[in-house]
Amino acid sequence: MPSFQTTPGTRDILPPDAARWRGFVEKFASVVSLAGFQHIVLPMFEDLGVFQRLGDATDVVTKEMYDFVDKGGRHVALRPEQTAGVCRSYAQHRPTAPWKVWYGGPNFRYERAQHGRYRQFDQVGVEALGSDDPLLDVEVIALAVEFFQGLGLRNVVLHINSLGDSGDRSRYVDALAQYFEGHLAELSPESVATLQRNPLRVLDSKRENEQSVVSQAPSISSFLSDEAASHFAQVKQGLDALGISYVVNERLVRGLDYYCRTTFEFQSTALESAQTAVGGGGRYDGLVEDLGGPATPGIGFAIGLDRTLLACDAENVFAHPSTRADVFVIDTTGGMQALQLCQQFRNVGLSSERTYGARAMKAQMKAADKSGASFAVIIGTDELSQGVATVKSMVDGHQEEISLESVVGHVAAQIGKVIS
RNA sequence: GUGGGCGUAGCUCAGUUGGUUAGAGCGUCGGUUUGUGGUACCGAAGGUCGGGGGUUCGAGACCCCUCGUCCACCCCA
Repeated sequence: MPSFQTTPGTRDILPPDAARWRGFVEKFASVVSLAGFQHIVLPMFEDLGVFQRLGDATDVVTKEMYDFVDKGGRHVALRPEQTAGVCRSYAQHRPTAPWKVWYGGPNFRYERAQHGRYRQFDQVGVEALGSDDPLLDVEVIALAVEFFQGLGLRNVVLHINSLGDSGDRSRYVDALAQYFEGHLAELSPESVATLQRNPLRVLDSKRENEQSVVSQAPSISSFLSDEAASHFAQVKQGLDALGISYVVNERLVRGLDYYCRTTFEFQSTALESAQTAVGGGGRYDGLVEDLGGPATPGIGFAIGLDRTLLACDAENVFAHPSTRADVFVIDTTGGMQALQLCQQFRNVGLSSERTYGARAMKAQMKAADKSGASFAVIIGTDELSQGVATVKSMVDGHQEEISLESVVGHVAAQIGKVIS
């Protein structure tokens, strides 16, 4: 007898959590819509090559890709994130710039699951293509800040950095490699291996015993070109002008190779676990061109649903939405009355529930109580023979008989009073 | 991928140095006479003790393998 459960790193989002997820995405949509970002829906899998542009030195590409060959012999992969897909879409359809879009949905990375880290994980995010204005960077960052605040989060810290242009970046990587080569003895074997692949990533190490060698590494700031430095300065001025607080973190190197100039990350200080980054993003001025499109600057961010909701739990904000029913119909005459009355209540916009099967009056009352309904409408044999229904307030217990024809209107009026 | 912790009812967990028909709380369902909820009381259903092999007269407890899960590294959201 086979029994199944979800595959590692995946899980069911059950009620009432799923409703909270939906509320999360709706809130995000409303925040970014005010800034002119429009919804885009992308394929969940694409040609593997699209994602390889994320950088062949990144773990996301080298070991976490969910890739496979389809029946037509195409080598495709489940998307590990959505920025590459947006850029591919831009290159394919050539919309007029600036193109400002938002998205939500699942991404896939093959890695060991952990608190706040899953193989299938949801993100919401925005991308703005077609402008390298530093004030666009500011606006994009401000949207994320706005959203976190809107959820009620207070303990989210914004870290920003600039990785400069590609020339700055490669000169910095060389200097970094040279520095670490001179301190190999102080590095862990893992970091030595990382150094071979991507010297920037060594800065990410969380190992206690190499923190000092990492903290004394050269900083990116002294390698920035005049243009990149000026861009970064304007971003900071813009953030200051909006009153957005931030920490300049010169060790902030993000995991995807396409980033240049502005990069940022949001860290929750309310989370105890190792996964404290609730969102992050940056500028990727070369990505659209890499994907075969015209040279197009771009910037965006993604926010992780799971982690952000964990942060909400930790801060006790953004509670689950209410699932209270308006009316509960109790029918001890067989259920046909409940069937019809529930329908009538729903037709006037009231949520109505009932029990199924021939349950005792008491059992139905208990169910009514559990549903949180403000009113119970009771039809027993007495009511049925007189053509009335008993309307009972579940709040104060008061009840009265109302004719069957006017019971829906009566209850609707009563609930209207309660709401106003 | 590496290392460690943990897998007993739907959920949270007890199960003494291996020893009769595996327990509790919560939840679910039913009842406490005549048709009425939150409390209380009574009762019921529900478990191949993750799976497989082994040791033993006897294994939920011990050993091995395996799967799952959690945590850390790694990486990132």
